[in-house]
Amino acid sequence: MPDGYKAPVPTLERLATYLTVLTGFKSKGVDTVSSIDIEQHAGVNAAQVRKDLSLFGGFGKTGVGYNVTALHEHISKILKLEHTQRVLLVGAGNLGSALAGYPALRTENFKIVAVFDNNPRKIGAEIWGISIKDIASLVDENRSLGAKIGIIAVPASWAQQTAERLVEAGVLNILNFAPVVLRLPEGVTVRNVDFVQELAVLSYHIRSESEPG
Amino acid sequence: MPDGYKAPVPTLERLATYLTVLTGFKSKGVDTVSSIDIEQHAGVNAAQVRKDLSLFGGFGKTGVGYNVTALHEHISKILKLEHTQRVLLVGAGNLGSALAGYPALRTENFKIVAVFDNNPRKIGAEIWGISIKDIASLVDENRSLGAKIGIIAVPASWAQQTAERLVEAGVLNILNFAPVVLRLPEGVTVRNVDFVQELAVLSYHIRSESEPG
DNA sequence: TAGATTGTTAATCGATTAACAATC
DNA sequence: TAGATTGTTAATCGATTAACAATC
Repeated sequence: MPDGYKAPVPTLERLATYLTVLTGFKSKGVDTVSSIDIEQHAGVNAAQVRKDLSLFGGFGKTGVGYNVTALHEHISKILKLEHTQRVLLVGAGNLGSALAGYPALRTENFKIVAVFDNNPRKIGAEIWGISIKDIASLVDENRSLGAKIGIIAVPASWAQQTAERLVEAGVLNILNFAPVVLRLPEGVTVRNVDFVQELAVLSYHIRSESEPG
Repeated sequence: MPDGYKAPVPTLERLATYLTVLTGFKSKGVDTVSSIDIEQHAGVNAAQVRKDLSLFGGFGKTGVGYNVTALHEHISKILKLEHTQRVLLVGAGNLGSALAGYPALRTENFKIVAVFDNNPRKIGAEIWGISIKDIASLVDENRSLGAKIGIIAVPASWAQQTAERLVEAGVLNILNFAPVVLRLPEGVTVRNVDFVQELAVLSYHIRSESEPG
């Protein structure tokens, strides 16, 4: 891994999946797995698994496989998840509230450290033990919080300015739930989650009754 | 488009984005757009836009561009969204409730026609005007509803059996929010949305203070 | 007509998979 | 040792981008 090396995004997505799968193996007390075991649980071709892992170093033992605990640790480090990762959440509506209370985040070492909204009736209230703050205070608040990841769960029409404020606060990694293409400076990483898009792709695949399997 | 032709998934994902963008153009009263206009709003290379669209037919006019309304209609038809698409939602927890009330679904012609849960304290209650039904009745209920798309918003440990029940009910297109790889028969289309995975990919991209832009 | 922009072909790029020597 | 499985190279596959003739 040379200095500025960035792994392919598909590889990173799979690494995250391997991590979840390894957490499962750990809790079952399994201590060694082969790439084929991972294939079975992660739904990823065994050759692909080995290729992905070998990009970051030889974590396995020829003829034996991978040590579950060690591999879990290695991947955690690659994804910078060996320590808790602080996250800002903007938008305390239905979706934002659901995300704030999503238990899997905590399990995988993410922690939502602040929730912001611009609705005066929400500011000051609490969700899941976190008090909702005014969006206007976001930049200021993050000076002490130092979060590097932000989630946008605001209406589409507010997403762009929310993103800009996050960037201003030094949050250069953004998970965007609004169906809008954000225009942000170089060096900002954005991942979009678009429910409508997902359903649309499924809709395309609907077969009429007469179609063969 | 030959009979059993299936477009590449990346193309379908982009088509859904074009649809959203075109809805925007329509509401602004724009009536013609070029592939470069779409590039600017959808964040997709203009050549890619033309390639995607030409897979389904020549919707544009050389030297002129694409008629907004006509293109919107064409894409709607391709994605089977020209009429309302019925959707079953399983899981009436925080995430499920947020999805049930998600306004963009309605805008883009999706309608959640039933919500299921296995918690006796929830069954019979209502969310967003839809009454929550027992999961045990899913197959039976869908005989009259005839939905072809289902959303899984249950805990990971319930996801597999939920998926199997959906398939039994003839719902072969599944949007899965549980961080589990579903094992289902051939011919079932699954799309996974994994918040933790998304955040993990972002986490990888975090730069340390000293790193150059 | 001159300018603009499509649809499509060809070139490039990148990701996935298969195969196998190395080796535990 | 014999069997298993890695790490890696080479082959395949597919997706993206550039370029341009056709043409409105």
